[in-house]
Amino acid sequence: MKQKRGENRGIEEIFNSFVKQSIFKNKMILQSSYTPETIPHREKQVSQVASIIAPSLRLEKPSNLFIYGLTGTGKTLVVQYVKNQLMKKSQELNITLLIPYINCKLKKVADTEYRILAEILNKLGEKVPSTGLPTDALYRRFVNLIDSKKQILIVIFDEIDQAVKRIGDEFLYNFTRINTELNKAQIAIIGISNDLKFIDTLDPRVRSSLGEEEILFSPYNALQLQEILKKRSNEAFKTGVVSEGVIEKCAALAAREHGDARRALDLLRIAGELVERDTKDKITLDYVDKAKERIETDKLLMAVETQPKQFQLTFLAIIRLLKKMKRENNEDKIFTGDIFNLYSELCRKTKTEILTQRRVSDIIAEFDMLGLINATVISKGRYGRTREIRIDLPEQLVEKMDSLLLNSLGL
DNA sequence: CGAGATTCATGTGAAGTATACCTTTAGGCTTAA
DNA sequence: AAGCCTAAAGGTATACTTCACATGAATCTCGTA
Repeated sequence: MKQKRGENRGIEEIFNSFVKQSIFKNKMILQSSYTPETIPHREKQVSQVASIIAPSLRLEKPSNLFIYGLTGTGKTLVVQYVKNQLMKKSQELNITLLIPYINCKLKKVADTEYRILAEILNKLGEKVPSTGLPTDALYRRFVNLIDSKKQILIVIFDEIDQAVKRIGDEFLYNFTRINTELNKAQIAIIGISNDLKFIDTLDPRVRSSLGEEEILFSPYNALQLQEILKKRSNEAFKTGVVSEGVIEKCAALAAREHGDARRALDLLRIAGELVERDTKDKITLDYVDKAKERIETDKLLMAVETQPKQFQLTFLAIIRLLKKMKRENNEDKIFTGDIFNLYSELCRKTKTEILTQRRVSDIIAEFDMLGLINATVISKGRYGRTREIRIDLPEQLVEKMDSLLLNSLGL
């Protein structure tokens, strides 16, 4: 009874602290999805993008646009911003303009041509089944939908390199070709890529049509990041919350990571959240450090947590085996065969069906793509050929992943 | 001793299978006239 | 008779399996110096 009351009071306290003394004025502003009214240090790019897609306001097909630059350099932000402005203008002028935004990073949304197309159709308000239709039937539906009247469609593919890496550039080619089947409507494509070399890997046909216009976003430097952060933090936090040097530190940390503004904003926001949780009222420098750690950990934990069961089992097998190798042979690399054995054992324990080694091999390759592990195909000469796998993550994090997996797999 | 053959463990591609889900179609039932 | 529902038929995407062949350097073999 006593215990219970104590707990209640604790909860009460937590709630109160959140209600009473939030250090945030408007947390939204620090979210990376937030589009501010002005985008500092990107004025040039904004006007470039705007002038490229402006012809759509005269119902002319704008050039296809390819935008590239490292993460957090404002590519998505600029495009979204221009998109919003354009939509506003088009409403004024009473022009139908459709600008679906597709994020190719999300695996469930866009790892096949079919899903990408389905996603676009969904964005346009057309209901499509998640499976069961031939892909070209979707194309037909798409064409019918679009071509019903004179209008311009600008499809934005964010992180387009991810999609192409998975399924090849065929679909882009198909997409650029749709225009020839359209009578009234026209389609333009905006591709956004984090990978600077991406365009070189494309099929020449696709490259020339996608890259009618190209814009490069170069990284922010620390000073620019500071300005961005200052501006947003003024609106996001109550006055006096952010201590001296915090912004500078966030900016510096992010600048080190190739000037990633998103990273900088996340740092500031998470730092704020951590402060709030501790019921303090000032963001100090050490909270920035905590935030940094937190972000890195969370991202990877989330990646592991959202994997399907078989993937998790495979990953657990990898972790376990690496730990064992470290203990027993002081090695930090393992091979596919051993992983598969341990994986099979884990499957038996959890009464899960065992996938073939062929499949597990593919799963391992996917983990490599995700950056959770480091896998290289090597030949061990007389002793065959295999993937050499290691993990380059802090031990503490691996430990956390381990317990997370144990939990979710019910072991 | 060195060039070429051998070998191993698994990478990798192609084709096939199971499952889940979709559309179409036709028959049967209900309903309203 | 028209409208609606349901089940069967026919079809697809996706995740996975099966089969078969490809790889590539350590190791072996064997002819030659």
